[in-house]
Amino acid sequence: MKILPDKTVERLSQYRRALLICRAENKTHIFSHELAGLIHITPVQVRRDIMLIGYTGTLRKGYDVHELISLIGRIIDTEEGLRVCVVGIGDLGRAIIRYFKGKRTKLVITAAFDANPEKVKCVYSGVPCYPIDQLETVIKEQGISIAILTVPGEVAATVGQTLEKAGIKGIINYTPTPLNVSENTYLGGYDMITSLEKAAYFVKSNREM
Amino acid sequence: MKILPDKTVERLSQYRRALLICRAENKTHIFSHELAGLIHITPVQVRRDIMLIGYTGTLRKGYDVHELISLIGRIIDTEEGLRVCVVGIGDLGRAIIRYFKGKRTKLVITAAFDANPEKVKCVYSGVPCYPIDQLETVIKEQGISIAILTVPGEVAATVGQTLEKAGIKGIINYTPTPLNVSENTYLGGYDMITSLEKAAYFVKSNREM
DNA sequence: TTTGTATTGTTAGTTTATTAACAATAAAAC
DNA sequence: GTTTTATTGTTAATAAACTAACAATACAAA
Repeated sequence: MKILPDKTVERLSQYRRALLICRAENKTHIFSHELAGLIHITPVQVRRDIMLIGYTGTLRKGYDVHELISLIGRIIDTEEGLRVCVVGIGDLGRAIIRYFKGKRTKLVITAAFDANPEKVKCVYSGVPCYPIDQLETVIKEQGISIAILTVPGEVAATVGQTLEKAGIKGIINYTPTPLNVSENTYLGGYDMITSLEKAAYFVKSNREM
Repeated sequence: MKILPDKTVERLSQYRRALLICRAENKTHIFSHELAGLIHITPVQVRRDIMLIGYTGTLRKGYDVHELISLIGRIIDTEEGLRVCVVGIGDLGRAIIRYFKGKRTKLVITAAFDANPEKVKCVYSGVPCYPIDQLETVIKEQGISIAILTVPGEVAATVGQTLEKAGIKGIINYTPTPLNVSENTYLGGYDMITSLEKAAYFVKSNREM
């Protein structure tokens, strides 16, 4: 299949979550406008996304919940699953590990890293923490392909480089430091300060009108 | 000034952060390609954004760092500042509070809320925690206009409604539950599960090529 | 059976965001 | 003093994302 648009992939993830809830409620079929309502977008967008993944529902009956869940799984997940690590065990790193605990079976956090020797001894929500200088070894040994970066901004750039050297294929950067990675490494991320300032700007602008 | 594009606002926040570092290093002027390099975008985009905010640099000398910082401030910040609260004191809520501690003077987290009576007694990084049923009172009393939502997904929708009723003007939703708010309330947010699944999809796609 | 209705799938249009192109010009080089 | 160069500001072109429009059709109602 051709590569899907960025935003469509995001929504597929959301569709699946909503569909899993539907399935738990023994709902077997769902209309585009129902699914749209669950995540507050338009029915057209749902239909268009579903068209892009090549699925087709039945007229006047909607989409088969089971089939759609399993198709999205085949698109997003890999057969054997992917391993993920968290680099930097501050409040945020811990929050993420706990949050994911048992949530997604095809994406498992199998290792954490920190520079602080105190933390290295610990196991966080079942995830063992290794010293950061073993990054490369552990990543290669365990075949980890995605890293979640929650280290302090000052060291983010260097750690990012190490991660690439270790063969990581995707980095999610939660530090305020912009990273640059090579062509074939996926780079995602989120900056909480920027997002708050953005909110402030639009709140301010709304107020002035 | 006309309302700025979404993405431009985001970048302005990033420009300012980069510029503050430049100022700390006693750099007085900066070229578009230098600023672009710092956050890994193109010089054209920098120039275009700066054009949109109506600033103009000097040819062959670049932009005045001080002036640009202060202009971005006048655009994003409000004179008197805005107050922010964090709703839900789990690992993530604590992480956010600590993270912002003293970072931005014009945006201050002044209150936290939680349902757990144990947490209500506490002060987190200088921010007092109130019981969640005092949401409306405290928000109005303190004139809080932005809320950061880190409660469990199951209660997100109800808390969101209460926030609007309390007069909140912007919500940043860190729960996986989609929120719907009225027209004139700003809604931002981020979903860590979706972003990880998205990373997985692109890592997978890259590998297949 | 025929007509009407609800819903999908898809194409065309619109908006938003990014990138390319280039005129204008101040400073530097000669 | 003239030419070259580096850099800005802006317009035009392209790409990505979203929205509207509507043909096709299965089912329900008459």
